[in-house]
Amino acid sequence: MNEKVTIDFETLNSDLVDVFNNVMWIEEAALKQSYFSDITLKDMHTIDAISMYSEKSASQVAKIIHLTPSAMTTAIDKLVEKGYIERRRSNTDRRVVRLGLTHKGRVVYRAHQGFHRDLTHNLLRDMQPTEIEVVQRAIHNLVRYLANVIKH
Amino acid sequence: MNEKVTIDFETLNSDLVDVFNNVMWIEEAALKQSYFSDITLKDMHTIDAISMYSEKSASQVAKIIHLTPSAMTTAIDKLVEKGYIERRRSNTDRRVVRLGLTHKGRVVYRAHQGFHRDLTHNLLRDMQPTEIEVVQRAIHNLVRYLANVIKH
DNA sequence: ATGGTTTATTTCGATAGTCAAACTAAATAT
DNA sequence: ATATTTAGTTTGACTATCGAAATAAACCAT
Repeated sequence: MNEKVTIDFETLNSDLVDVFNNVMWIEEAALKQSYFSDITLKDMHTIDAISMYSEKSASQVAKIIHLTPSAMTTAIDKLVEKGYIERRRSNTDRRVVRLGLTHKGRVVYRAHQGFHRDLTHNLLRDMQPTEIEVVQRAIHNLVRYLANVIKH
Repeated sequence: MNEKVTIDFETLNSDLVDVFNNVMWIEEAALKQSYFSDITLKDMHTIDAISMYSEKSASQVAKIIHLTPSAMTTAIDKLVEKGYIERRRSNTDRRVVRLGLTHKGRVVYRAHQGFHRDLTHNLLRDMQPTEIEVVQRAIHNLVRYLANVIKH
């Protein structure tokens, strides 16, 4: 005898809306309560885009987080002043600014990664290996769909 | 013989991060290209919080979208001026402002719901009923986890 | 009923984030 | 050499947000 399977699109939809509407805010609030209360979630995303070992240029980072170059400049100024990131002029092309995380920057970066890992762990709570595979497939569907939306 | 099931936590995690980082921005960009280019995503969330049949007060809406009362007032001003929402003073308590969507407001509200429905449909692309049930469970895990984080 | 307190919203002043346009400096092409 | 392109910065205007003070209505205890 089969278990009854309830498919409730509306519930799932509203759960999903709920997650999207709340994640950002929770992330922001968590940050404010933490040891790193001097940066906003947007700052965090800048740090995240620079990431650990990359040495990306200012304009590359700007593109990733969808900021204009001018806004990027002031965002960098602020994070440099607070000691999270470093500006290094490239040796090979002295127009470009290479960005790197300071020690402090690497610490928040890892903390933030921890937050996301918690999210993933909780998404998978009480799931069997085969079920985990299903969830992975679903999320990856979403990634591809969004990637598709981006290129018109 | 079993299919090999690959469990790759890191891939799922980075997919999830990808989704969170991009959804908001895509939503914002979609709005800007649409017929309703005169409102931002935050405005959209205000409209969403007011929603169809509720008649919520200004402070209730402020709480939902995590805005201070003063910021709420100016947000409402703007949306009233643009013709998306209406201010109605309550009859039973003349201090409270009841908010409602205008016709135009209801139109964007439905369009926005459509966006979220597309997201949900794409999350579930090519899923069997039993698999859909798994995805529902996973997302609901996340909702509960986030709800839990909110209350400390 | 009246005075004091609480509640809901608004107004005001200050601050921060954003963009577009103009600008500087460096690299590349003609 | 000179012009063009590219990377980043500066500037000025605009918008969103907050906190504090103001307003106004409702509630409550006498």
